[in-house]
Amino acid sequence: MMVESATETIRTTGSNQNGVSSLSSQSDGGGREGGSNGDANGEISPVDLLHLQQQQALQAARQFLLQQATGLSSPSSNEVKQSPVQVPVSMAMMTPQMITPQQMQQILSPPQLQALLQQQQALMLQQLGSKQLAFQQQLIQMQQLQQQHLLTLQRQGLVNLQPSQGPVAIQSLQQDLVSLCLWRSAPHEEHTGTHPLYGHGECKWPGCEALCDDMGQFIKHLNNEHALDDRSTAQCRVQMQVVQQLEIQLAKESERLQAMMTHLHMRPSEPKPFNQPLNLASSVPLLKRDSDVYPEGLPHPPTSAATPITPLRQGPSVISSSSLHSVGPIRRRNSEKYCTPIASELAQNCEFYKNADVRPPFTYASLIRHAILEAPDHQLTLNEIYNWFTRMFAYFRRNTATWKNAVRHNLSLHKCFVRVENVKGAVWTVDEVEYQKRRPPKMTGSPTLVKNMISGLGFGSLNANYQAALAESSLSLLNSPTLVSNSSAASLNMPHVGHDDVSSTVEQVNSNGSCSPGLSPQHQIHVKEEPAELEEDSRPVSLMATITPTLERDMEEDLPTEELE
DNA sequence: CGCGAAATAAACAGCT
DNA sequence: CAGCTGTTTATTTCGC
Repeated sequence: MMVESATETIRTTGSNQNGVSSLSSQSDGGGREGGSNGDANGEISPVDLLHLQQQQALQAARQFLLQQATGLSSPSSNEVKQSPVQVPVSMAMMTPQMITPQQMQQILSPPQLQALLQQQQALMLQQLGSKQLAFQQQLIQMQQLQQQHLLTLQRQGLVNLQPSQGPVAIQSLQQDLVSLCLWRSAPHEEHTGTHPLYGHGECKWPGCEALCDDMGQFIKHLNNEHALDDRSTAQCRVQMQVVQQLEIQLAKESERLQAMMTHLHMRPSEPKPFNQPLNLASSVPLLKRDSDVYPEGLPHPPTSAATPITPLRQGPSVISSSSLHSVGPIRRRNSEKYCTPIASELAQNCEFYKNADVRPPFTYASLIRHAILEAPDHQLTLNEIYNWFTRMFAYFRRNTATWKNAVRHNLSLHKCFVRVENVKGAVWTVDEVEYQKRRPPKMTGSPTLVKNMISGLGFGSLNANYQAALAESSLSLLNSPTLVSNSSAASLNMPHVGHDDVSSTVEQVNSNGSCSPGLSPQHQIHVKEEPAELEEDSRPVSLMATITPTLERDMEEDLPTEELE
């Protein structure tokens, strides 16, 4: 009941479920998950920021109007000529309608909103610093905006230049327009019978929606209702801000994509992401020119459960081939092998998996374990595990019956998952020792690899391999603001890669000590019999003890770092 | 080809 | 009674 409702919420409200503002709505079961929410930490939500910014924009616009009224009302052609178009003013006119914060949330994916949040914070700081300067620019931009609007209308032969607007340097405006058209793909609007602010019989001016039967009526309406006044300029200003933010976002994501692709090209063994069925096509024109993707390149609203979404200019930075063609019902996992550490892979591709409907190349067991260890007190209810899956992976936002069954199956089947009952119900914890026993890192277990490591690779790569295996086998708190409450829990949960010499003692302590203090008394710890479990005392796992003290020290030092990921 | 691990499906019991 | 939770069994798929 709760599960389904929570899942439904996630599915229907899509993007804003994923980690930014409305996470709280899905944190149930005693609010265990609430601790990792941004809101709880006093962070400002993107929505708040947008509100703030809009207010700021309105204020700035009013100031501008005030100044304009005292002598700047007719912009001189010089000003227009000298001012390079640095800000995409045209978008204020081209964008079909005002983007409200709510809409913004729908348009932007959670990770993008997060990025936006950061950018806005940075921007606002900048603005505070150089408000005067910025204001002057805004003033100029506003004038350009007005003039351009007029020009547009004039070209359509629909209005005449109003004398009150003063002389307009058509030529320079045209130049500006050209440059704007380079920046954005919008020149066609001029010649078509449509107007970017007019569609479906209504005015698309932000917050207007006035019905207009035809273009003529719309133009009349535009001139009457959206003339140069306080309100219109304020709205323009806000729109500019919105576009600016999107621009910054776009640039940043572009840059990231570029870096990612560059990085991937350097790995000849790995396939190029865009050769794969995965839809990264939208990122290709991005590299060429922004103008071609905008506004089509805008992130789409969250998809329904039925439609896999495309990664939003993001892709796994270390995406493996398995990740790529594991779209769909293919049920293979291979990250469990060797050197694909779930922690680092997840950390690096977290945003990707959140948005792309790609099957994560991890086993259910490793995912469950990761989810549990990510929790502040290293325990989760079943429902919370479900929520983690849906939150972290777009893939798990559909076929819920299937994977939830698999999760339950795994929880029951594997000895490493320990069900602990407390007063509030049952939670699941991870017995790290059992986990390591169940699936010993192939690196330490494989004679071939061990031999290669020792003989060939040198210490650096050995250490790298070892870290990779460690990352896989160690817990990491991905995106978790709350770190492990006690370092002892970490060390307890972190046996030295399946060292059997310590496992017994650790296990003993672990079963009692892995839960954070202050929890309600636990009972009914059911001990499972792992199928075909081997007590491999003779397994060459004591490699660690035999290599070098340095390595061991490295490992121990690395563990907490891994934790912080 | 056999084996093991994992995924998937499904039956079932207990509980709320 | 429905739905969730947890357990268990069977089957399939895949990599080695």
